[in-house]
Formats: sequence, structure tokens, C-alpha cells
Amino acid sequence: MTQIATWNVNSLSVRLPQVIDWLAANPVDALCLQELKLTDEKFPHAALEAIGYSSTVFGQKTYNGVAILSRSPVRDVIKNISGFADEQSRLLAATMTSPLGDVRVVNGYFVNGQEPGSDKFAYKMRWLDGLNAMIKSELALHPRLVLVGDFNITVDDRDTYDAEGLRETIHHTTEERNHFKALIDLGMTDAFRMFEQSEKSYSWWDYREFAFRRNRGLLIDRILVSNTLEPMVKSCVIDKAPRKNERPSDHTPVVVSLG
DNA sequence: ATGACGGTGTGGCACCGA
Repeated sequence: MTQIATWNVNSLSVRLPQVIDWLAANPVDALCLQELKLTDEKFPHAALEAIGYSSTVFGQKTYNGVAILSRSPVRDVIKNISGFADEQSRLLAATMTSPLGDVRVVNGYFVNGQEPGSDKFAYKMRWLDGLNAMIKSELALHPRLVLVGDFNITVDDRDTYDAEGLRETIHHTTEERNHFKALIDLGMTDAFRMFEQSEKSYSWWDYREFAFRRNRGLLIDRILVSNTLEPMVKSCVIDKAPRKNERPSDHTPVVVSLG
């Protein structure tokens, strides 16, 4: 069995002990992190090597930053979207070896977008256009591919605690959802939705207003698998446990099992 | 309409996230 997980940790400096604890309980083959909020120089390679993980890092000061932690070293690393000039460290692609053969792992911290009509929203749309083009060419090179990360898009009404009230607001717009569909149309499947899931399954909850306790959340952390990998997907689950930690990230891990 | 919580970096707060 090969397991790949994604987790937006909202500062690795703060969350490192929780990441180490989580990996001890969930010894996945690869863990993709987003929102490191630290530079490459400050990445805790040694602490992760000590528990059996090598790390490929694309960091940034204050904001963004992504990494792939893996039990075996990865290769053919690409930082950011090919052909898309970006000041922000939001995407990391690498190839991992597995019993299934090589698997291309693309780890993305998708743009938030703030508000439809804003400059940040326009950047989100450009970023998504660039990502689509990159995934198209990556799929041609690597038939076994996963695209994981913090998508910052709800796909349909199941993914949000207030479908009516939040309609066409950020993370809920038709334009964002069309970009998601365009990724699916390249030949990808949302692993989480391959299976029966309990209602109101979310991966992010606001820190405010007791949102986690009230389960007012969004499903925005996702794992897409290429059509070639789809028959090998055995499960895809959200692990809510880390959201109950002291000083939790506002996101919680999602894990796919391939075999 | 606003702020609520938490992180960072700067400096006694502003900005950002989703």
C-alpha cells in the first residue's frame, strides 16, 4: 500500500511537533505540506530526517511555502508552475518511487483570491490557467499522477457549511468551480468523492466562532488522481484528529491509499 | 456592515488567510 497525504499546516515552525506526532501515528509514504511560512534555510530537515523522512522544499518568508516529505528521496523536482512567472512559492512537483511504479506528485497551495472582482481573484484565475496547462503536460509525461493540496475551491454544495449563504462568494464562485472542472476534464478524479463519505465532511474550519465545534467548515483540501491511477485508489479519508490539538492548524490532513 | 482567531513581522499595530 502506498499512502500520500496533504496538510496545510499554517506555519511549520509552530506545527512541527504536530507534524512529527502525526507522522509517527500515520507513517505515510509522502506528506505534502502547504503554508510553511518559512524560508528554505529555516526548514527543519534534521528533525524530519530523524523520523525517516527526506524533504524537498520550496519555501518563502512569511507567506506560502510548500514541501514534499517522503520516505524515499524524490527526483525531477519542479518549483512553481512551468511557464508562469510567480513571486509566490505555491507549487512543487516531484516523482516518487512506489510499488505501483513511479508516481508524479504535484503539491499546490492554490491562491485564496480574497474576493471576486479583486486583483487577487484575477491572480487566482491566472494561476489556475497556468496550473491547467502544466498538469496537461505533466499528465502526458507521467500517467500515474496525483495533484494534492489546498485547492481553496469548494466543488459543490456538499463542500460547504452554508451553500445558500455563501453562493458566489470566494471559494464558491462558478468561475473557480469551472477551473476545478477543467482539471477533472484533463483526466483526473477527486479521490475523496470516489467513496461514500459522511455528510458535512470538511477539511478546514475557521479559528473563530467555535467553527470546528459547530462543524462550520469547507472541504478545500483535496487529492486528485489521474485516470491511470484511479483503479488503484483503495481509500481517501480526512483525519480530523489534528484539528483537536492544542494550537491546531485550521486545516486537517487528507490521505489517499493506493494499492 | 463588522469582527470574531491565529500567524508573521514590525513595532505598540497592520496585513493576510478562507
